[in-house]
Amino acid sequence: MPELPEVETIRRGLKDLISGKKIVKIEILNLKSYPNSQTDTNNFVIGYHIIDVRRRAKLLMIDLNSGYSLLIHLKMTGQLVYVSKKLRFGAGHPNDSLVNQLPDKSTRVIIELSDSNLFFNDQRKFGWIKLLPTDLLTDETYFSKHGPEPLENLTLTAFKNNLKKRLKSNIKAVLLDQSVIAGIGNIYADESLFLAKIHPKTMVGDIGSKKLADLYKSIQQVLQLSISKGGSTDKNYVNAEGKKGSYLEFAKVFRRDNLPCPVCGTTIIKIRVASRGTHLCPKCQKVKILTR
DNA sequence: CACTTGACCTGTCCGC
DNA sequence: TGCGGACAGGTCAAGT
Repeated sequence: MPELPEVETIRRGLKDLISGKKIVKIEILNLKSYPNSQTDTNNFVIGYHIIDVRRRAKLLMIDLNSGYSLLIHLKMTGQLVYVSKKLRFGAGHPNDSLVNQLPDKSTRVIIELSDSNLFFNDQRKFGWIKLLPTDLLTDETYFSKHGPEPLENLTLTAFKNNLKKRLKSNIKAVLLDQSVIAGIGNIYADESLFLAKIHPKTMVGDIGSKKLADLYKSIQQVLQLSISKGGSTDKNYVNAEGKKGSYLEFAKVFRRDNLPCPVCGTTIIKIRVASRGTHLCPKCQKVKILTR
């Protein structure tokens, strides 16, 4: 899926594109993608205006002036693509990309606005759009099981304290755990661990205080760089305008197995950690040998 | 309790 | 060209 930088990129684009607009219709092409009643949709969505687009962790919130919000999780392959009703381009035109071909076979929900459509595409059907009261979407309620935002309210002390709860787990599994820190997924876990020179299988309890500080910094650096590049496109990710992100061109290890490490030239390997494909440089990221 | 595995889906790629 | 199996950016529930 889209991880934090991809969801944040979509949020920024969408906020500009759809704020103030009215939802005129919701077309549901796959029931599981939109698990809400027709009554609630009629009462709290249709005819209402979009007043904000927010993000928490990997979730997007489209707030309406009805007191309700559309809460969206893109999971692995979800996309939210804005297409104006007026602007369509002919074949061969530079903008004759994805946006011209929608809806397609992966389109699950169409949110129709007065002058445009928002296509919720999701090849694997894991993603969803839930209709919930806006005041339920707070850290005290809906997000109580999510950890802090790594780029906002996460101090180094809090970071260390959160990791202390998982001393016996390997660090990669812990970075992927949304209740520890919100928003990191497989790409940025691998990239952060490479930058901090920590082997993904290292037990949290074996990582020293200085290394933890390195990791804290690396996470923020990697996420910020990716946001500035518009996120990572592996296969499916596109931003609100249907365009791909370029971060993967800057990735140091992710999807670079069998290529040389940009720091030492050693061949990058791919292994399995926390049952996820995991990329690392075996020289830069040594496993700590435990002496007993 | 802490941690790992399987399930949810579709599509693609690789080996035979 | 076809078929089987592994794998894909996430997260739950169920299992050990």
